Amino acid sequence: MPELPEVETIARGVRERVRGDRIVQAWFGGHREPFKTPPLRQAKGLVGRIVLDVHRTGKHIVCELGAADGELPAKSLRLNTPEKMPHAQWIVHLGMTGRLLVTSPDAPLAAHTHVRLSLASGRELRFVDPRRFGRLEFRDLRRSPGFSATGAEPLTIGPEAFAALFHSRRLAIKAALLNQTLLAGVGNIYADESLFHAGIRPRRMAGRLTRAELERLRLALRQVLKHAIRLGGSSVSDYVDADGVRGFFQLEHCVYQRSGLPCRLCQTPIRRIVVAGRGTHYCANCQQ
DNA sequence: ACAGGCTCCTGCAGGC
DNA sequence: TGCCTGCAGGAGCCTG
Repeated sequence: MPELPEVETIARGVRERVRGDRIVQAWFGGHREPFKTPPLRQAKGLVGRIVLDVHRTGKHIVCELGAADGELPAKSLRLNTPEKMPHAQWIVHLGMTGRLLVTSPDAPLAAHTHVRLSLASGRELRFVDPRRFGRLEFRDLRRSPGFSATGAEPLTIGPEAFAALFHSRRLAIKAALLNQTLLAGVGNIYADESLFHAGIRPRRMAGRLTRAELERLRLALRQVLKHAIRLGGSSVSDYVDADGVRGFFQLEHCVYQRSGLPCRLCQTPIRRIVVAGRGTHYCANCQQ
């Protein structure tokens, strides 16, 4: 499932391939899901716009779009700047099984392809999502504010702010890590992996963790996420990057989906429990 | 404020 | 071999 490192990898790949390109045609499949904005409104909003940038916020991929043809007031044309100003955003959340691919137009169409955007370069940007847990949203920045995740960025948050997130919270630390309004981008894999590297049991009450433990967790989380980004993410289920290439971080997982296998540090069999409704993996010896 | 349950959806694994 | 069942899970919602 795509979490922060996977979404970051995809956003980088898509940016590399479509930045500066123009959307000339949009096709949306018939399903009502997985659209947050009605498909027709998205298609109408997207066509004619230039992709100025693509970046990640939490688990969301944000495409910054320039003005569409004929949308510019004559005055701003003379200033020669409006093309550089984002006028709209296309926000993609991949859910569990979503994929955003840059392909040639004649590449075989994957099952469950919900969106095809034809680009002026001849390429296509495709959104594929078998389980349809993904969400697509179009924002006209003249009418609504730009997208921002509710939670903090785990890669840049400092010690004070990180500790404050969990202060006096009476829920399992694992559940708190998954809460996107606290931290944006952490999902099941990296919650389990960072708790392992910090030596903290997933069921520990968030508000009862010591300052030292929280700092270990912050650093472990940051290290795990950065390492996973370097390796192109974790390919569990059917995750691939914008070119359809798998990541390699799944080979470095210490606990996630390793229940029954020996801990890489102490050989104790990894345990699997359920916390906040999610499969949770930990080493009973290394995590106290 | 938080837990727990349910919903969405499909692919896959296990049982028989 | 093939069918059936159950499970996985991000996020949003509802109820307790």
